[in-house]
Amino acid sequence: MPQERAATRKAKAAETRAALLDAARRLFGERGYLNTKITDITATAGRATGSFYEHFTSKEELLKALLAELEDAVDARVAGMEHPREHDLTNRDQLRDHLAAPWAVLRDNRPVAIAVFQSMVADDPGSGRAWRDLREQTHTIREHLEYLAERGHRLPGDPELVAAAIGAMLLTLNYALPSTADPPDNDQVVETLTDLILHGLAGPTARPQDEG
Amino acid sequence: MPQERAATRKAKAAETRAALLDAARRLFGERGYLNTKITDITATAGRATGSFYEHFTSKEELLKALLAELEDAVDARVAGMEHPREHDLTNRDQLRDHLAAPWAVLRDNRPVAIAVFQSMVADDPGSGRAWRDLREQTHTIREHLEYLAERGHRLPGDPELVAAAIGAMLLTLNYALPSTADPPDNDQVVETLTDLILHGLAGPTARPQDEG
DNA sequence: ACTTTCACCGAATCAGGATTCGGTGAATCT
DNA sequence: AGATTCACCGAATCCTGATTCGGTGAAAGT
Repeated sequence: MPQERAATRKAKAAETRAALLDAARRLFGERGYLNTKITDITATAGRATGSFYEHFTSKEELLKALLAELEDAVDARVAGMEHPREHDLTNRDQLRDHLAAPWAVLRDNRPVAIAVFQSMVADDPGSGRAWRDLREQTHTIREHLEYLAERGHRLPGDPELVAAAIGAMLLTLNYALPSTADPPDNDQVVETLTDLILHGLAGPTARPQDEG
Repeated sequence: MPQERAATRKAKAAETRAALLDAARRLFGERGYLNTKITDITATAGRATGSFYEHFTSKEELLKALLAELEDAVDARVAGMEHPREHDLTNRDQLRDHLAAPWAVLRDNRPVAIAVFQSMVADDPGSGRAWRDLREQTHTIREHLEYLAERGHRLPGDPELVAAAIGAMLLTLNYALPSTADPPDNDQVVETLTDLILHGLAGPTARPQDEG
């Protein structure tokens, strides 16, 4: 009778698959995608090398499986806050919410984010397809900025450039911040970034600088 | 008599070495460090594979040679603008100068910057020795920020975090911007970054946001 | 109970690229 | 001129990891 409690056969397989995914997540987060060998994953999961290919056709497919999780996370987080027309990034609370969402996704799925980042960087700089993805990631930001510009708000520069700069900052910062040693509090980081992006170094009360 | 015009033997060797460096610079800039094989370099330079090792002991050493150039460039550019005590990053002109220098170095030496960036990213995320370098790169920024904080200026957050964010932005932006297709004007970029970093999205005249 | 299936095993195999090696000939030295 | 050096050549080697393969035994099917 298949499925009394969960067919032992399938159950064990699923367990193994999960163990492999867990191991991959852990190792990707610690050493990155590039520095993680298949044998590291299987060893950490407590399986033999060959078992890996019982569950994934390649290392890349494993990455895709993790990536799917990430996309779900993004969808869940970002769903419903899509319409630029209804938001104002110069409003601190709204800006913070818009930063908090992607930042949380990046942090919660750090291993995948790292893996993706590494494969992006490993590709051709600039015009690789990978960077098209970044532009898509920053697409929402850019739409917001363009909307602001349309409304007459004076941006620091070309919306695409500004969006790219902000996106690059988030992405790389996530990578550069240690996961193990004193990982700074996420809320703290979001608050800092909010203020930095909103008002810059000068701070909210600043006015144009003049002599003396 | 060695050295009538430049011993032909040495001259040719130097020429080959230069050709290899040129090729490497070019290819690193186009495809990145990781995607450039030794054979690509030698082929581009019009030499045989083995010749490479007549001039460099390894691919990594070649990178170091290029890196040395980069460091010289940094020294040349940044020399003399070292003393945080005498500068004020909330002054737009000073901030712009401080951004312009490293940005110019990154752009002028894009291939090396890219190679370095790639090897940084290829290493362990977060706590790799490579990121210590980034922190050193952003060291000056951080000193400035700390000085500002000492003087009572209210920064958006922890100086190290802010410096890391800014450094990450510069580094990745350089990587993400295409070198070939419509490379945006450097001055333009610097102006934009200056305004973005100084005043953020809100712009110079902004005041704390309140309801509609 | 008997057969079939399939997750698992771990030792080979493969592939991509860096590095090495054994010439070769022109420049340099005597 | 004759001996020696050394940049250059390109095929062969080595290394590192991903991927494949031929068992093996317990679960699932009959």
